[in-house]
Amino acid sequence: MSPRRAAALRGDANLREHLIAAAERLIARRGTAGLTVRDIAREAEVADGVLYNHFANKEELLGLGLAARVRAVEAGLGGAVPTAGDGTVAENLRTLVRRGFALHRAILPAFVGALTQPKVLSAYASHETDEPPLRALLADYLRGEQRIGRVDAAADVDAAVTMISGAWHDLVLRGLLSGEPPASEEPVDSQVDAMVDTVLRGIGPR
Amino acid sequence: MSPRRAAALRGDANLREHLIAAAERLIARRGTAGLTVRDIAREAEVADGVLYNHFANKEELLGLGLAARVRAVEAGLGGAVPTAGDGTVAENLRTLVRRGFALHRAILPAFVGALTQPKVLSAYASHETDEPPLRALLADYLRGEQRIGRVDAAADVDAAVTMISGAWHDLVLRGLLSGEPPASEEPVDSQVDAMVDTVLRGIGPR
Amino acid sequence: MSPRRAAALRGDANLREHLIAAAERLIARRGTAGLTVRDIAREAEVADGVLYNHFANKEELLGLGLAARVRAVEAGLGGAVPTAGDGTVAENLRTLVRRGFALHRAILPAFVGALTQPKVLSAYASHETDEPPLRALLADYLRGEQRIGRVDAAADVDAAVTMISGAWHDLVLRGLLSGEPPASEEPVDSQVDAMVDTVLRGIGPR
Amino acid sequence: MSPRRAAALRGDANLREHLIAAAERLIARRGTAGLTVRDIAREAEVADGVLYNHFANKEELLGLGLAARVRAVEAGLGGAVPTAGDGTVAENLRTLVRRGFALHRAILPAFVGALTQPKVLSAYASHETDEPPLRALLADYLRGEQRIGRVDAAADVDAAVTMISGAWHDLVLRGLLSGEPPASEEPVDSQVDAMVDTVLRGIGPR
DNA sequence: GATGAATGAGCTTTCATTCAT
DNA sequence: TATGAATGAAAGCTCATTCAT
Repeated sequence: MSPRRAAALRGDANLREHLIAAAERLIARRGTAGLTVRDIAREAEVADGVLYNHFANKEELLGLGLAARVRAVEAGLGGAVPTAGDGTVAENLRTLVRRGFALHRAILPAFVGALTQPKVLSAYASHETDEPPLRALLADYLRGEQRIGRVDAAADVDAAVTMISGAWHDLVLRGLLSGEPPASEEPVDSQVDAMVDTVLRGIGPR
Repeated sequence: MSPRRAAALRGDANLREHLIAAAERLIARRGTAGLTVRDIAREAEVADGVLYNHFANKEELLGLGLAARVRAVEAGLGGAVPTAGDGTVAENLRTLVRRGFALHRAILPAFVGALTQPKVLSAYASHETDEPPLRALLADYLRGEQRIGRVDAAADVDAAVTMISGAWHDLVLRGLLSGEPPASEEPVDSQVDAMVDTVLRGIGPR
Repeated sequence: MSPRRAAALRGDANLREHLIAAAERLIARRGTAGLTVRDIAREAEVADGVLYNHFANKEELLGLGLAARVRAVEAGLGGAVPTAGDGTVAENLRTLVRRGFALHRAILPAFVGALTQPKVLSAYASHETDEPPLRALLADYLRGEQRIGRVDAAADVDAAVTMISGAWHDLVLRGLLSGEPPASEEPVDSQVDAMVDTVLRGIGPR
Repeated sequence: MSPRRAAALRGDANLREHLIAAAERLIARRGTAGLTVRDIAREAEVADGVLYNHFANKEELLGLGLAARVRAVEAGLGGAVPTAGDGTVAENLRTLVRRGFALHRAILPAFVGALTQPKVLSAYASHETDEPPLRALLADYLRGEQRIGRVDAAADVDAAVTMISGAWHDLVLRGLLSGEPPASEEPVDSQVDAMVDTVLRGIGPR
C-alpha cells in the first residue's frame, strides 16, 4: 500500500509544491503578514497539520512561498532585458526602469510583512535563485554600455544602480505608508523619462 | 484633590507621556512589530491596564510612540540644513545625503513593523509634525539652487529627490533583508561622494 | 472649612441620594445588568471613586437604585387603589390588574438583571418600604370583599393572588424572552376582561 | 486517518456534545450567568480553546447548553400528559399544574441568567424543539375539555393558561428574589388544590 | 470628603503546533 | 503519510476597587 495522498492532490505532483503554491497565492493576495497556518491549509484544500510533514514550521513555508512569488512575478514580466549596444541607452534604461517599477509594485507589499519575521527571511534567503535579480541585470547592462562608451567610463555604476533601485522602493513604500490602494501607483511615462534623464545627464548646471 | 500618581512616575509629571516614551524606547529597540501591551506596561513599570486610560488601544499608543521616535531621531541629528547659495552644491548635497542615511537607518526599521498595521499608521499620521520631512527640505534646497543657477533649470527636481530618497530606503532595506545587525550599514564617504556626483553630473557620455 | 462638595451637587441635598438617583435612571434605561461603576459615576457627573465613600460596593448602590426605581414607578402609577365595597368587584379587579401590568412592565426588566446578583438583591431587600406592594394590596382588597360577601368566603385568596400576579410576570417575561421591544406588550382591554372573568367565574362547567 | 480525540473523551464519541453536556451541568448547578469559558472547559476536562472549534463563541455554547438543560428536565418529568375526557378535570389539572411547577422550578433559575444575554437567547431559540412546551399542552388539554363540555364553552382558555403559567413563574421568581435555596419551593398539595379550585370555580360569590 | 488615575486579576478569543487515528 | 481536532500559551482589553492627592 503506497502512502496516502492528500485529498486535494488528485494526481498532482507533490504536496510540498502544492503547499508552496498555496502560500504564494495568499501572499500575492494578502501579503506575508497576518496569514495563519489555517488560511494556508484551507487555500491548499488540505489538512491543517500537513505542513509540518514538509516544512519545519509556518515561517519556512512562508519564506518559500515568498520566493515562489518573486519568481512568478519576474517570469510574468516578460520582454527581453536590453543588451548593451542595442537601441539607445535612454530607451533601454526606460525599459529597465519601467520593469523595476512593475516588479517592485508587485513584490514589495509581499516583502514588507516578511521584514519583521526573521525566520521567513532566512527561509527566503536559503532558496536557490537561478535568475539574477533585476538589480544585477541593471548593473551588468550599465557596465556593458560603459565598455562600449555609451555610459561615462568614470561613472559609478553602483551609485546609479542604488539610486534607480531606490526610486523603485521609494514609490511603492510611499504608497504603502499612505494606505492607498496599491493599484494606482504606476508612474506615468513622464516620470520615467525624467528619472532616466536625471540619471543620464545629472542635474548640475550645464 | 489630585488623583493618585503612578508608582513609576516619581515626580515625572504625566503618565501619558511616560507611556509614549516607553513605547518609543521599545520601538527603538525592537521595532513596531511584535510588541505586546504587556511589554509596554513592563517597560513603563506600570500596570497592564493603564494604557487604556490614556489611549484608545494599543495601536494608538504605538503610532504615537513611533511619531515620538521619529521626532527624537530628527532632533538628535543636529546640524543645520544647508541653505541654497551657501558653500558648494556638492558639499551641501553630501550633507543632506548623509543626514538622510542617518535618519533612515534609525527610523526605517521602526517603520517597517508599522506598515502591516494600518491602525498604527493612521495614529502616526494623525499627529502634528511641525518639522517638514527631510524629503521636503531636500526638494526645497534644490529648487533654491535652481533659482540661483547652481542647478540646471531644466532638471526635474522631483525625480532627483525620488532617487536620493530612494537610495536612503534602498540601503537600509537591503540591510534589513539580509538580517544583518543594523549598525554597520553606514555608507562610507566614497559612496556618498559617488552618489552626489551621479546626481550632479549624470552617467551619460561626456 | 466644611468638607468638600461634589462638583455635580450644586446645592443639592447629599451625594448619597444623588448617586442613588443616577443609578435609578440608568436602571430604568438599561436594566440592572451590564452597568459599570463608571457608567454610574458619569451619569451622576461625579468622580469614579466617590461611591465607595457612601456604599460598600457597586452592588449595594444598584440594590438601592433598584428600590428607588420601584418606588418611583409605584408613585407614578397614580390613581387610587380600589376599596372593597366600592363600585363593582369586576371593575375594581380590572383596575388592579391593569395597574399590575403597568407596574411589572416597567419594573420586571430592571429586576431581571438583579436576579443573578445576590448582593444587589440583598441590598434591595434591606431597604425599608413604607408602601405595601401591589400584591398585598390586591390580597387585602379581596379579603375585604370576602368580608362583605362580594367574593366567595370559601375562596382561597392567596391562590387567586398568585395567579393574577403570575399573569403579570408571565406577560412581561414572554416579551423579554422573545427579545421584543418592551413597549408593545400592553394587554388589550379584552385580555384584562377575560382574566377578571376567569378569576371571578372560573372555567368549570356551569 | 481520524484525527486526535480529546483526552477527556474516553470513547464518548463527540466532543461537541461533551461540551454541551458540560455547559448543561454548570447551568443546572449555577445558572447561565457568571459562567466563564474556563469554567466550562474545566468542567469538560478539556483545553480552554476547544470550544472555539465547535461553537462560534461562548454564547452559542451556553444557548445550546440551556436548550439541553430544558430538554433534560422535560424528559425527566416523566408521566403522561392527561388527555381530555380521562379521569376528572380537577385531577388532570392538578397533574398539569404540578408538572408545570416542577418544570419551572428546575428551569427558570437557568433562564434568568440568559435573559440579559441576547446572544445566548438567540442561540437557544435557534435550536429545534420537537416537544411542544407545557403551556401549549395545557391549552390543548383545556380546549379538548371544552369540546366535550367539561370546561365552560364560554371560558377564555388563553386567560386561564396565562394565569396558570403565571403562577408557575410567580412562585419560582419569588423564591429567586428572596435568595432562598431553590429546593424548598415545592408547593404543597393544598396550594395546588386551591389553585385548581380557583381556576375551575372562580372566586366570585355563589 | 471628593477626585480620577492606577491597579491587576480576570475575561474571551486566537492560533502555531502536536498527535492519536 | 494525511487528517483535523485538541492543546494551551498568550494576546488585547475591561472594570471593580484602591488611594495619594
